[in-house]
Amino acid sequence: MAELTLRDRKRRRTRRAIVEAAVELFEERGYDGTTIADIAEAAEIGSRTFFSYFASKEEVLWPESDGRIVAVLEAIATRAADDGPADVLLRALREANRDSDDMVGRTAALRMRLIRTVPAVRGRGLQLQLDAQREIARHLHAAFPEELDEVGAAALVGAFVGAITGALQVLLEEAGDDLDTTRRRMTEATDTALGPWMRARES
Amino acid sequence: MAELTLRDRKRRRTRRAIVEAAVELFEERGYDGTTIADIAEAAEIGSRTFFSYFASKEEVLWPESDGRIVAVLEAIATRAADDGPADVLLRALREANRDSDDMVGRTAALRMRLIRTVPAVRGRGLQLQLDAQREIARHLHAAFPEELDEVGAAALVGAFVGAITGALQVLLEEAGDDLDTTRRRMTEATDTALGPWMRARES
DNA sequence: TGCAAATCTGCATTGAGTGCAGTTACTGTC
DNA sequence: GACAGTAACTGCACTCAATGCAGATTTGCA
Repeated sequence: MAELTLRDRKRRRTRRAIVEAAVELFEERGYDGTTIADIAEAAEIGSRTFFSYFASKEEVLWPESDGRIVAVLEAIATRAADDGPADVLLRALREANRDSDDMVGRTAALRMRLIRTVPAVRGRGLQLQLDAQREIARHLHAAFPEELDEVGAAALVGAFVGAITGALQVLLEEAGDDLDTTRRRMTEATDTALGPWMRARES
Repeated sequence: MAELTLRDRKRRRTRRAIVEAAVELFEERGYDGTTIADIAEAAEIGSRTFFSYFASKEEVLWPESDGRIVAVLEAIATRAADDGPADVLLRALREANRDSDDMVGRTAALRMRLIRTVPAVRGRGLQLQLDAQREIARHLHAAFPEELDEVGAAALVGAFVGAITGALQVLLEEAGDDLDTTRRRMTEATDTALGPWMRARES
């Protein structure tokens, strides 16, 4: 059992208070219309203290550092014996996408909207994506040492993620209301785009 | 002929002076070690004037807005009759890559390095990339209306660019400072990344 | 209880970016 | 060539994110 110390519990509570205050204010006044001082005041801490919890204003939108990447790494680790790299990746990303909370919840929806509209937030989001890609590529290479060198693995992962991101970009532009429809169209589009990788597998 | 007015010529000269001063200083003291005031002083303008030429500090690293994208769009427009979407993209990206100035010249090399090391610069770069992708996807969809819907086109372009970017990320990690080496590696990376599509084409 | 470490906080500072207002330089016209 | 209109330049004051520092407070643990 964890048996958290008082210090840690307090810190955790403060952290959540900051995130909640920030989300609240961002929705109410917009990202740029909200200052660190506003957030600090709402969370009942000193302005300076904010920066001992989050390194920057954007950071508060990604309160849990890791997220979906662990699911993908797990899928790579527990792959079936006759799976090729593309198969593993495909299933992993599909699953991570299906049951991830990334589309659900207020913070997630807000984050999505801000990524589209605020440059600083988008920059941070893309950087996190790239980091995740590199990590996945590393594990994929480790899982298939003969079939994929490091560069090949990175290219493969990049192609998959790029296809999804590209599709998402257009889909989100159309303000897709229905989640299921969006998901289906995404699958359709990525299947077409990634056809060569899949066909290579079948042969 | 253009027959530029004096005003325009002067403005152009100042613009170039700013870029040159900035590049010089970035190389000498690093990006974060250089302030707008430093750049302005070196370019012999007032600090405030900098912002009437570039909207932000990053912007100075992309002095010509468009760049390589036109080449890609042209390749799409002048495609052969029996080319499929992937063929067109493949040729377009490789050509754009081969004879683009993006790897040559001091500014380009500096930009590459700063994209890797400075978050703000990377953010801006990625945003430009996404914008370019969307534009290319639009044209690709227009060129192949039945084979690709908008989402499919975006996914395909995303997959191509993602593959290249992913491969490049690993290759550039090894801190290749030499321009020729970098260029060779870039070709290498794109070949690896786009291999599956080429193989699919051959069959 | 009392000491050490972690945490919180205010204060001062730097630097990007913006709005405004006054001045200067250029353009086209009579 | 003088003139009026407009574009560009500049300094000033301001806001806000982010960082360093130092002193106060709280917590962990012997």
